[in-house]
Amino acid sequence: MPVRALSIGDLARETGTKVVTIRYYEKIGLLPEPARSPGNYRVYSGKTLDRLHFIRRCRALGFTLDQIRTLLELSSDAERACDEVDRIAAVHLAEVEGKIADLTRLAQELRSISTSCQGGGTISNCCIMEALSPDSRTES
Amino acid sequence: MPVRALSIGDLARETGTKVVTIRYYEKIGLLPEPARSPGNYRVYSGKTLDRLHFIRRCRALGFTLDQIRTLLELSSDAERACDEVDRIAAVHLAEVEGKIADLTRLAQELRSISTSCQGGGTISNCCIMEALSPDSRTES
DNA sequence: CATGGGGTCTATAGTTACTATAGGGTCAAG
DNA sequence: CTTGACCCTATAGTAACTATAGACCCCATG
Repeated sequence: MPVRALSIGDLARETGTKVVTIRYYEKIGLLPEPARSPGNYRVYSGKTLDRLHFIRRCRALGFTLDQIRTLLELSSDAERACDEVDRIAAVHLAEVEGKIADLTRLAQELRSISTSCQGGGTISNCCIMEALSPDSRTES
Repeated sequence: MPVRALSIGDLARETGTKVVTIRYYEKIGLLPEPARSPGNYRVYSGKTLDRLHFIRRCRALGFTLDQIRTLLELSSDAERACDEVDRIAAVHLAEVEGKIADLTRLAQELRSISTSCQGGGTISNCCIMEALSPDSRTES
């Protein structure tokens, strides 16, 4: 069975990635330089499609391109222990949980600021502006 | 009472901002160009200190520099209705809540991926790698 | 055969909010 | 008079793209 020949547009459509992004991934070495058609168009195989699918899935889960690069390197060595994969996932999960905690605190504070100001005033007596101005000393 | 003369380092210390960041804020027009000392050092007043305090507090709450720019413009007009301040804060809160929801979903998925893979294996049978590969068709 | 539209090519610059670096000047203390 | 802390400008780098310009390729229709 012949290998499917895919254009960059095909890859883009099938993975929901923009064409420019695919070229960007190539430039930074996440995707291999593909073969070219007579007219100098990029021609991809199903393998590259899979690789791109993997990258996009990881991105959707919030992994950085650097983490993905490492995961891809690891994935090429089937015999290697998967400790490091575990570790990368765990570190990432911890980061995500940290961000959630930060944002939750922040939303709390924003809510308390917002609800204190119920409409209709002017800037000079706006509770939000006041809340945003950190204890400005009233003397000059 | 004479206006306090502050160096850029003073501002940095009092607001927990890096010196380079203060210069950056000046370059993009968030802070005014200050007076200069005979030796060409920046000399600030307490007013600029307050302004920087405001900026940093907003940044800590996750407002973008563009939002902060708008808030600062609004704040100079004491008579203006504070509707737009309300709106900016509300939009920002909604964004933060959206991010929390996204990250929460993401953490959920990462946790379910991680716990499925309990140590010891190799890449070839690593559940995490499997979970990250989006339904790769098993035929080539 | 010409032309029009859609896809593709390269290369460069812009985005956000900074951070880092190089290479130098200023100032007060010892 | 030299040392060290502070300050100056200007440029480039960071993450992960996005946007733009100006050109080429390919296919179908008139």
